[in-house]
Amino acid sequence: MGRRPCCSKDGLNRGAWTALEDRTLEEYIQIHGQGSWRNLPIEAGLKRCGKSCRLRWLNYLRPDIKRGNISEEEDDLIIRLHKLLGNRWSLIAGRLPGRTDNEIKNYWNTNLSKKVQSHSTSKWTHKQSTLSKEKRILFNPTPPVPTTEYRVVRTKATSCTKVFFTPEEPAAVNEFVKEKAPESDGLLSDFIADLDVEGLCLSEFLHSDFSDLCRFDDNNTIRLDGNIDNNNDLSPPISSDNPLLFHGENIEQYWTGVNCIQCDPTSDLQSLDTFLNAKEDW
DNA sequence: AAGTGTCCCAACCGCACATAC
DNA sequence: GGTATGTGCGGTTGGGACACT
Repeated sequence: MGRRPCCSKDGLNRGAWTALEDRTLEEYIQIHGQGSWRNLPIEAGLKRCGKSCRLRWLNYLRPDIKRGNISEEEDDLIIRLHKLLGNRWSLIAGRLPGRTDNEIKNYWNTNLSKKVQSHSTSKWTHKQSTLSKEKRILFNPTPPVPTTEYRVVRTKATSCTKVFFTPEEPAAVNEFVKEKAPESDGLLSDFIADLDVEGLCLSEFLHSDFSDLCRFDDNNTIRLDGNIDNNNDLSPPISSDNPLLFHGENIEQYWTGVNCIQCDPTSDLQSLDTFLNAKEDW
């Protein structure tokens, strides 16, 4: 049985929104609030798909949308965050108040990707050479050169939060969570969010797909023993005979230590960390 | 001025996840 | 547990605006 389309396309307006449609949607949401997007166009009297209404509201009509050109600071931040998070536009947009994921995505595709591309090759070579083998394995940014057999990177944040922790949630990790993010009350999802905001080093984990690499063994130790297939001269590879082990303090070191955030003293990650820590409302 | 090419961005599309039943 | 539904996400597209010839 196939999935029912989100709405019937028959008789619906498509393309650019008119001022009247905007006003209708705006007034409806002001009165009834957002949500129930499927029913919204019917109840509001709009000949639009619910998804279309949602998109129009989130990307254009929302009152907290910031208009105008993207500043140099924002520009710089987008580049740095993209380096950390990849194409997770909603996450990046979350760091830029008033900017939407669509706007940032467009801005990246039209401006920044070209800008970054021209600098990527030389930086990549330099950075790889300054990292230890373990860090290169763990915090391996996407290489600019495509490989023939490339690991699938899950782009959705919701997927990634499920990748790292096993359902068992070993006690060592629970303790770590409670200690590092007491306000999260030990909830892993909150902790992920906190770490993502505060430290950014977890983003390096989010950049990789650990779903089939990582597991906890009987001693609450995280084992990385999958075959990491890449072309970055990482020999010998991690294997079941030669696993990379993290236990208790090791995890903390990798997540919060200087080596994680500032793997290269001259790295721009350092300045990003400083910049982010200076913002109280992240 | 007219034709053509390029850029930019709003909107669309399909997929994945969360939740309800 | 399986299915349907609602929502959110990233990738892609279409068309208007602008630049160039």
